[in-house]
Amino acid sequence: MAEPNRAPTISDVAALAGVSSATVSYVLSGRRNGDHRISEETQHRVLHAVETLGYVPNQTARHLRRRRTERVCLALPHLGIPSYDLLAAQLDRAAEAHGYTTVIAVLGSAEREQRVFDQLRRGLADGAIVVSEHSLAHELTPIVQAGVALVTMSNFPAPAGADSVQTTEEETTHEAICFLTARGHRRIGFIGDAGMAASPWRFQGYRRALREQGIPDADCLCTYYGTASREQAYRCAAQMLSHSDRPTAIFAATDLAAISAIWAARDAGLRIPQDIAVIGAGNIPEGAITSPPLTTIGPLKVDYSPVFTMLFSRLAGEAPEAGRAHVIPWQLIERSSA
Amino acid sequence: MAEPNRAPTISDVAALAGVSSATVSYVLSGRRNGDHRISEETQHRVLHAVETLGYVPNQTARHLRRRRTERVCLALPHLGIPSYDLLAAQLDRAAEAHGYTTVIAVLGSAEREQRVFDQLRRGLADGAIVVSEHSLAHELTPIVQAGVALVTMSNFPAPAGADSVQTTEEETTHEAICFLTARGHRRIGFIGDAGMAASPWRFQGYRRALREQGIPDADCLCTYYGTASREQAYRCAAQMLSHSDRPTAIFAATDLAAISAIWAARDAGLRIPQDIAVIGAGNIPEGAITSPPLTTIGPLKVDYSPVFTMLFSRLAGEAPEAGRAHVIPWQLIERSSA
DNA sequence: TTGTAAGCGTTATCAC
DNA sequence: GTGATAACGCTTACAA
Repeated sequence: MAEPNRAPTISDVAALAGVSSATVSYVLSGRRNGDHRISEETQHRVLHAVETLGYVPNQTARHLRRRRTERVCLALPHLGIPSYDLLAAQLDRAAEAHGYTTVIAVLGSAEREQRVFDQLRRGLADGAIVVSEHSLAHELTPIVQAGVALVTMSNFPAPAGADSVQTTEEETTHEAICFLTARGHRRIGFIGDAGMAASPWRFQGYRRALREQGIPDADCLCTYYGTASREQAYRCAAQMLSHSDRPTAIFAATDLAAISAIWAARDAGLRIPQDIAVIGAGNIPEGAITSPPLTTIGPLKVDYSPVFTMLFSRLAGEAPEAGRAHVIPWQLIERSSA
Repeated sequence: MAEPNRAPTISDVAALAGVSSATVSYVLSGRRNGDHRISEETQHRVLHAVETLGYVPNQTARHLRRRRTERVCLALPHLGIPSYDLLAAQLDRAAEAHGYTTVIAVLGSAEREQRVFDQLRRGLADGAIVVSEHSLAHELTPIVQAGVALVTMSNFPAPAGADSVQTTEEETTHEAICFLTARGHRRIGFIGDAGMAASPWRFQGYRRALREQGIPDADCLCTYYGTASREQAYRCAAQMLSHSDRPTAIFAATDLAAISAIWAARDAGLRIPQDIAVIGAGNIPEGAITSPPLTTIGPLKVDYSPVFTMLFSRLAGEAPEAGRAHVIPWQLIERSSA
């Protein structure tokens, strides 16, 4: 007791063990190989001192000295998006395997986004995966210049020196809409995100398909926007379906919204897909248990390992100066809701 | 161009501006008050140098020197739980107001949990909110001892020196079950989390109520466990409802599971609440849009500010040595599903 | 096999 | 008003 009130440092350990701080450092970092073999006995003394003092190395000092934080950051637009939750879990595992810790930062609003980017530039982590659906090349450039290994998950171009992961979602949305028009649908609603956080490419694919089919350009009766939350999407869909000239099909920019639309339709006494066809996007597992099962677009199997490979190879300095790009193919996954 | 390849430091700025690094530091940290007034002209020179060099202060060095990271960490059992998403968003705002950055860490499995706690002990953040539903006092003690300001959100006891936020969920679950038995229900199912991540107290309240009513102790036909995912909970409920001696009411340990149960019931052609009553827990907004609206237990309005007050007052050194406790009262929120 | 000592990039305490 | 100059706690050549 009567502690000096301050956490013990490596010198305290060294003093107690009667060795130099270098020796303590060697013992603790397990430098048994190479030219630094510490005798068994010294090791014991050091370890004992560590134990009695309750010493735990100060990461900040280590990071300063080694000039790296051994952390990676996952920057997400929001929480509560199933695919990103999965991404986070997978990243955590991959990072661990590479000796990194994962932290998650929520971008949220524009200001918060700036704050997160600022942190990143100032050394919050050695590398980052930034998920976003608006153009960020400009904001991200300083981060790359600060030497942070960066991978963006976005169909917008990545800043120079960063890798990028893209999807074919624009094309696949187009395909999904054509699937609907081929079945005679002419009034096709679109439910997207108010902030377009998840939907710009999907909206574009939707519009392009309609235009190509000569269908009046996304008239306002057909296109509604809600936010990413289930409640809002539900209300959105319910309102859309209550109109006298309601659409015969709905394309929702996220599966969450599509599922909400299914409920709204069921609650309105509409049959799916006879009265209203629904297609979602993202291919989340939950789509398999809706009634009817959700037709959607998305990656067939969700495996983000190529993303991690990019990140960690870049962290290892094995990445080309110029950014690489990886494309995750999406496809129409036909179940019964359309 | 021809950059020295390494990020500019404060000395580079000082050199370019023809001042000392101390001056740069003063200018940058805006020490206009007290005894450190820097002349307008010097300020301009410094700022200009900062600009041309693209200097950004190294946080790690700052943290080492100031002996704090100016970060708080939110440790969550999983992602994808609506209430925690909200907690995260609120914390982010509160932290910003106090000059802290927020990082989120996912506890997940036992090993990952240990790794996160280790990081915390080694200085990942100055303070942390740890959300968990198993007993952690033992694992958290070293973190407190390392000087981290800690608030646990758990009905299990917090380690000495940490604050704790609890709920009345055990009692309120008890109340919910009594609500059901008062309406004549004798076969009441329970859908909980496989890992009991969210449900030990709720399960306990459920059991206690049954026992008190002299209802045969949670026989296995009535009690099923799934994980926190909607799909699993759906299957769980569907299976429970397919039995010939199916329950007449279901208490789900989370609203997510309760909502899945509602679907499962509807898909099975059962009327709610006539054929099967459903009560959830958590009071997530989505419960308002189910058909029928979900009867649930939970906090009436979700405002975590008392939690943040505890955290930041502790960070400011204004907290009592001994831990404080805050109780969030839960109540039965009667809608139409039971 | 172990010790010495020079940093890593800041901030803060003194002087001047 | 501004500048030297110690720390902060650790890692790692290089010596011994």
